[in-house]
Amino acid sequence: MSILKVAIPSPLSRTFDYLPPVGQPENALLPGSRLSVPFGRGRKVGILLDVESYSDLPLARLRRADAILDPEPALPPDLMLLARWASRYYHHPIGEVVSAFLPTALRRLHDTMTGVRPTTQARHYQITETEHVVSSELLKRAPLQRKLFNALKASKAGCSGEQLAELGSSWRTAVRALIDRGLVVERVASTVVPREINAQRHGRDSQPVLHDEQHTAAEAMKGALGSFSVTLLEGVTGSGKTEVYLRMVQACLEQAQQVLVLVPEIGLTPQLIERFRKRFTCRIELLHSGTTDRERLRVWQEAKAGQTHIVIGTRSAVFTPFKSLGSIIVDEEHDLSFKQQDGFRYHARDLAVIRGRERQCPVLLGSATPSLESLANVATGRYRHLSLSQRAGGAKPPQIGLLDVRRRAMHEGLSEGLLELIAEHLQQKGQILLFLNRRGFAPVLMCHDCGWSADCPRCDAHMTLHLKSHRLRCHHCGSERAVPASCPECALENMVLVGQGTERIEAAIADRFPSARIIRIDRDNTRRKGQLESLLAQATAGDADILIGTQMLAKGHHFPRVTLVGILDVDRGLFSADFRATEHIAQLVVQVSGRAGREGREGRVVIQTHQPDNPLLQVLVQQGYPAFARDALEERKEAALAPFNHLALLRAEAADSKQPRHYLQTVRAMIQQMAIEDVWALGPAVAPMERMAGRYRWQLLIQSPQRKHLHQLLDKLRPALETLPASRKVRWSLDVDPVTLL
DNA sequence: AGCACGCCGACT
DNA sequence: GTCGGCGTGCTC
Repeated sequence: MSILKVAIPSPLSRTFDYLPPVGQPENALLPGSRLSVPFGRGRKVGILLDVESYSDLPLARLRRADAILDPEPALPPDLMLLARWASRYYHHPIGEVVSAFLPTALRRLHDTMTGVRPTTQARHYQITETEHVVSSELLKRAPLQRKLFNALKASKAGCSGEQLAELGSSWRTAVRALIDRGLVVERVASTVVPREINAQRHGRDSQPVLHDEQHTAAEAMKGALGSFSVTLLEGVTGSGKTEVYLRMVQACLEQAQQVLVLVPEIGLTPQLIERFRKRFTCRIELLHSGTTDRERLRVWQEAKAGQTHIVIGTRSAVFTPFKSLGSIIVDEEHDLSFKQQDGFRYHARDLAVIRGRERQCPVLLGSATPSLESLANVATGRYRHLSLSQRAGGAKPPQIGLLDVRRRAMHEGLSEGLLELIAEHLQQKGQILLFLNRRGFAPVLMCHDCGWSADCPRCDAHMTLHLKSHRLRCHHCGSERAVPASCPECALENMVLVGQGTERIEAAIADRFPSARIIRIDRDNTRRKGQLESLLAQATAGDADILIGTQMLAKGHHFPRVTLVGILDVDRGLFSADFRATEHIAQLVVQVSGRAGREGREGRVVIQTHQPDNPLLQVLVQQGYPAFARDALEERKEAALAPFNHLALLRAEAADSKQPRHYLQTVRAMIQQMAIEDVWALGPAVAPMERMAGRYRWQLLIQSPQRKHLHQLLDKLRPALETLPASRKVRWSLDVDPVTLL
């Protein structure tokens, strides 16, 4: 007797048992296959985990799966292993994990994609073997469904959409109804034709001569092919990390193996993609937030069939199936966007490492400012370390300095000293980049008479004034409202604007330097597709003297003419409650600094601060990132923080202000009762912004110096939370290795 | 999570 | 007299 263990997308950690579909040969039941299964009153797509011979339930209670949906398993064995690992490690329900592994098009029972051209994605319909005996009585009141059903029953191999279309123009609706009843399954006809990896791989681009360090690194990575290893490539901005990637990729392609490249945000690294496209003529596919479901499915299928050789993608691209994966590159490995911040909270960099181990292929982590986690792994010998310390082409590193702004006159957040430097560099025809991590015009609108301020009705936050739209907007929940003409409290018309945003800096700079050409780049003016690209093109082409932007501007772009970089609000990061804040500030400072002084010109970086004596800032500025990281790691060790302590964060939120705290106190008591050695629960603590989007938020930090012990606890805690009645009253989530405690 | 069933308040 | 609130239970 075969019992199918099936993962169903639902927040339940358990799996569900089914009887095999009728008429399936035993050997067709392969783990990783998608199944259509009855679930509750509906039907769902499940993934077959295992076939076993027992069930905890009486056989009479088991239902029968409708059909296997694909000719071969959607998730190959290596991804099934990765899914199981991730489910255990992140303590997240296996059903939701495998669902995250599938492209959205394959999570649905019938494809609702509109305008699918039959030439590329022909659909095929077949009766489910279970239901051959269905009486036509059942379909008495649906003549078209009956007609289609009988036609499908008559043909053993099923029918194509075109064939069904001849039976009635509204066949799509009818067939969808049949699918929902579990009488019919839809398959995407396999269009994949195996093709050898293209031998022609040299593009138009000539290969530059490598400097010594690059040569050493490239040779090391070529030698690493064929077995598992993790290498951290620490290279200062402009030192030519990409060229090392390209050499490894080439060697990998020469062995007829595929390559996965993970990047933080594809829109932000067009230059990396351009380098790949110029160098290789083989198939390169991109996966990012803008990729349509249909496109995603195509890339997924082609990578799985070995037709695509290089996949460059954001976070979720780590789940792409490959026929013969030969190496994985994670660019800007320290970037926070690799961590999923809701639902299944995985870290793509860490999953890439696990995947490399399973596939026995090398994983290359690249960054100018490696995460402290990766540096700690280097220190323990788990990761290999390669460094590129010189800038390619002999460009000089920028000169970085702190500008003490205490007791200095400030003009809209710009110190006189910085303004003078700007004037100087403008005169010398240099390009200037000003960096401020806050968009909008001013973050606070306040009444000068009574002190009333424009606050978000749903969050504990001020609303930011946006001049262009002339609206107040909350950056946390997105609420908007009109700007009041007079104070809602005292009715006087004496409103003042407090604080700076990119819009306001832009206005102030335009006022001070009327002839300068200014480009502002932030989320507000790059929302539409292509806007960012066109602004960046203008900036690189030199159609601008001053660039003003948020951290969007810090990543991966090359502005050859920039000679001065001003960092305006570093202080805000120094006061953050998050222990990782200084690490992030340092990474940002180094990255922004990397924009200055490439191509032979010496650059200057100026950091405005009220805390010129801050020891970490001092070390960063005087000795650079590696020294900063060494000190920061030492501090973390002494304070018993990550990566020396392993963390999990239990968050809870509810519309009722008291619930989350009470709930977490209950959980804390449960944890103490479980009495696992070396595991501590800290809190519950109120979230730094208690109320967000109308919900009150609290959190409980669980930590242990031993990863194993933390997992022992979570293994017990997760099922307990799922059955705890109080869990229903709050929205809770468990975050293993949280990347921010905010 | 969805989605049922089930028992108490304001309305056609 | 009903429509509908969300409390509790279940999904193989």
